[in-house]
Amino acid sequence: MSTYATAGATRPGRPRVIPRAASAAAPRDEILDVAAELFVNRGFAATSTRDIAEKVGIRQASLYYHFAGKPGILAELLELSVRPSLEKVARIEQECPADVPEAALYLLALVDVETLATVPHNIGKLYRMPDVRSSEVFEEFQPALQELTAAYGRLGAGVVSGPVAATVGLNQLGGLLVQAVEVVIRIRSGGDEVARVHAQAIAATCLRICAVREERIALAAAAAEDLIPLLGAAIT
Amino acid sequence: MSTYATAGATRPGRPRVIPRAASAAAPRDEILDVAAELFVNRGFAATSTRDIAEKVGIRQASLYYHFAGKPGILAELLELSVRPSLEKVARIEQECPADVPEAALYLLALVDVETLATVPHNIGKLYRMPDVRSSEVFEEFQPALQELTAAYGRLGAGVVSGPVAATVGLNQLGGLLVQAVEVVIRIRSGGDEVARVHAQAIAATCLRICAVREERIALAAAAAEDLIPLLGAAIT
DNA sequence: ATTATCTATAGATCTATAGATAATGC
DNA sequence: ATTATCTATAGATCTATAGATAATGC
Repeated sequence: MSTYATAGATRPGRPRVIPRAASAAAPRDEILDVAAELFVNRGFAATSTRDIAEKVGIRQASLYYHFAGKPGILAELLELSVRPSLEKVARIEQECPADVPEAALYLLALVDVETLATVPHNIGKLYRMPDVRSSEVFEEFQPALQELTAAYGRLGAGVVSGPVAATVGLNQLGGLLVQAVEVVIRIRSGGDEVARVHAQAIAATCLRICAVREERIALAAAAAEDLIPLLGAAIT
Repeated sequence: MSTYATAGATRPGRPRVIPRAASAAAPRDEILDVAAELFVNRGFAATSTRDIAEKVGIRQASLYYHFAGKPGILAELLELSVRPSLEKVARIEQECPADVPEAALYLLALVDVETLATVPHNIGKLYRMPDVRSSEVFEEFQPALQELTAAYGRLGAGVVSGPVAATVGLNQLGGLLVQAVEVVIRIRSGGDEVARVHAQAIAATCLRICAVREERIALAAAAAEDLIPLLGAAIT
């Protein structure tokens, strides 16, 4: 039994000047969480490395042991907001039954809503912030975003019907679908919990954007539900 | 006939190191325009006074002759985005025919859409930027915003019908209506011109939010059209 | 005389590195 | 020995002021 009740779990490394809480996560994750909150609520450029360190309870210089400065932290946060969805794309395409191709798009939307809904501090908002968009980090993040957009475009193209196919290009379709899914960000901004029905409504919206008929949407929804366990992700 | 073809209109004051274009607006307005563009596209905190000065074609220090630094410029831009609407509120309330109170809200929405649609570089976006929202300047700007919200709430309360009146409070109603009008900002972001029909659709939306019936909306629209000339503002 | 700029610069951040230090782990 | 922190600080901005200067206007 330690004399110091609030001392953190004992770990290697010089102790902090302000001791860690016993409950604290790994230092890297503490930093990511605090940075996410500050970037989203005060802005990326408006947040200094000192602001982040102070809120974590470490010295400004100590950040650099874990990250390559503010850009490094931003890069990781952006990654966090797409990696879980991207990682599941391949399996979704593999496992989707050939007779209900609509299920793949429906499921991708479901998974992606889940990602954006559970990511800390609604960091999807970062995409819309001009200081983030004009950063070098965001440029390096483009390929990941484009990979996700391309997946939406591909799955969308597989189910899109006549009138829409004629009007919108494949790349443009991906953009529309990504956009549709990003309403989650607004729902979270409004302070609402993102519920199951939201996710389902958004996924159905994606199919409607592709002019899929309502009976097919119902089929896709049912098929997608069956596939969820295969992804090993608990969907809310 | 001057030797220097591109020399600006001849004015008092030491000439700029980079001469002004003959067509240039007043220095104050040049600065506001450039700052608006940079604040919206790169972010407020991410834009330095040097960035602004450079783009205007003057020295960084020269900004301070016209403005109290970045905060001063931001304050002026925010003002610009509400003052024209605010100035017209009183006259709208005066001139609105007593038998069609719906026309007042319709007209306010029309006027406010016009303001946000014509303001330079879509500066309505500033409202959503976290670095702006958490600035002192934005705090000082709250009263103006609240005055506008209150006007919406007042005019809305004058026409709202049973079911809605029971559910939403007066202040909340103002917020809903302001929010509805701010879709203009998104329309402009999407690259679309804000057309007459947009303004009319938004104004009608405001009445629908108050549960005004469709026949009354048509009446209000007609009455509002008649009042436009009294405001001395050319509405697009 | 007034106006609108300029140059120069002090002082306040802010970022990022070097090197020391205090833990644990073997 | 390794890990995670610390202290100290150099160098790069960035803001904002003081004072000089080059126009116009009377």
